[in-house]
Amino acid sequence: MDAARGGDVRAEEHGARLTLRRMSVRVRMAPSPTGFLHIGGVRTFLFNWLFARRHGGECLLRIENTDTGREVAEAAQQIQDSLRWLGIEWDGPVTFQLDRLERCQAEARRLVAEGAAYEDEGAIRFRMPDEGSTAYDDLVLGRIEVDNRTIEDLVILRSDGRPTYNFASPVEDWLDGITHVVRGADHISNTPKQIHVLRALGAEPPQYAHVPNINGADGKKLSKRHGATSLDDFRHAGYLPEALVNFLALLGWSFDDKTTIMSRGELIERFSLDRVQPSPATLDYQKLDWMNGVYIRALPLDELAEALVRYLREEGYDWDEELVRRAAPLVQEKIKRLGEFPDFARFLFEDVEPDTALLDGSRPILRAAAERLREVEPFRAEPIEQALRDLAAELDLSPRKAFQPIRVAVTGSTVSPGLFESLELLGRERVLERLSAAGS
RNA sequence: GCCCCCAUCGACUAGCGGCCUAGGUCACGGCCCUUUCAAGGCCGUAGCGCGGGUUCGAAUCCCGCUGGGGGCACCA
Repeated sequence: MDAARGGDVRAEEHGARLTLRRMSVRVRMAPSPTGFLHIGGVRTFLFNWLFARRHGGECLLRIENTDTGREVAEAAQQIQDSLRWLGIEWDGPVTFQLDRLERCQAEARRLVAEGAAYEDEGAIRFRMPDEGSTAYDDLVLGRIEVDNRTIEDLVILRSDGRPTYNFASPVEDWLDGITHVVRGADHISNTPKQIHVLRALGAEPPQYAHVPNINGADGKKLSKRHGATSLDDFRHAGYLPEALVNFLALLGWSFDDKTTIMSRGELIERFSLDRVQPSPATLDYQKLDWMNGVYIRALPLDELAEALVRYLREEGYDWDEELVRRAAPLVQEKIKRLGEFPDFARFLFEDVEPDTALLDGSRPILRAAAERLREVEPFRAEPIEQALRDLAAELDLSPRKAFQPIRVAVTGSTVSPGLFESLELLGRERVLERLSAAGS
């Protein structure tokens, strides 16, 4: 009965669409050109990308602009840089909503001619059915049904001739042959509108999948005050793309009850929309840190070294890159983010000013250590360790007691990489300088 | 106000009627290891929002409530 009503997408029609399912998958990522990719949006893009790759389909990148500002080009560039950094590649050229301006206008005129839309004070408004209901089967949420009386006639073309989002977006989905629209849950209420537009256009609506939003720790929408929220924030903090991808994939999706660490390839192989959680998730920075640490520790040393060099270069450090590379093994098990490197290893690159209060009463050990270290040959971690352990034993000091003052004197901190490796890297000359400075 | 969506440990989640005295990961606590910090090993604390149904049996199905989120633009 109500299946016969104008705007309905009912079960039988859905069945007809099932036969089209074998078509290859084509999805799109559709950021606004604000320049900064929000981490929630990035997660949605990731799902699109994983879904497309999983099914051997295509993933398009469409910038949803409606304005012609110059900043759009820059923002678009920045978005592409960010996605490349993450390792999410799109297929085909980047497109802009603006490119379809004339086509949208023509389609709007056509809808008016066909009676599906009408002029209203210079704008063009789409006529929504005023009885019956609209339903669709969301790939994540299941069946969603809305009473048509709650949907108002929609402006599709502004009086200045520009299409609105709810018109341009479905038109482009249609023109681009999009088979699956995977987007944020904030679009749920737009979907019935777009389905009506599409049907009036004579197009078969794609499948829809609404993925939950990401909230901050307080359960509210993620915003600046929650810390890092743009992809660039995470990049600056020193997260590895692989770790971020793994972590983000697990926000709202899971493979099974046990698997946590998954490579890009494994994610692609295993991803499916029907295992996407319908409920919103909260970003847990601590777990992200942990996971990033896992990836840092798993990195071959030369790759970690290069990652550090690249990161420090990007962040504007002018530290000796060869020394940075040599420091990589000392920090691999100590840092969770590349951004922790500077504080942790600063003593290798800059002078230190130890807190004298921490060195109270340790003059003798510092002097004795300097004496021994003057002789150690070669000045390498192992002989250094042997010499200092011998010294501690002779002074009847526990290693803990004996080494901590040396650490403070040489690294300027009570927390540092392994002491002996640090001394080696610093070099005899600077070690002796710092020991005598602190011991006098 | 109206419409829609959501609801398992603090967080991410497994669970799709009996395998659950609810499993895993992070975090947290304890112990071990130990030159600091980490890393690692072992152990542990902690959860099905509430109320009704359905059923021999409910975290799982249905209804209501409560709570949270999103939307109701000539924004996207």
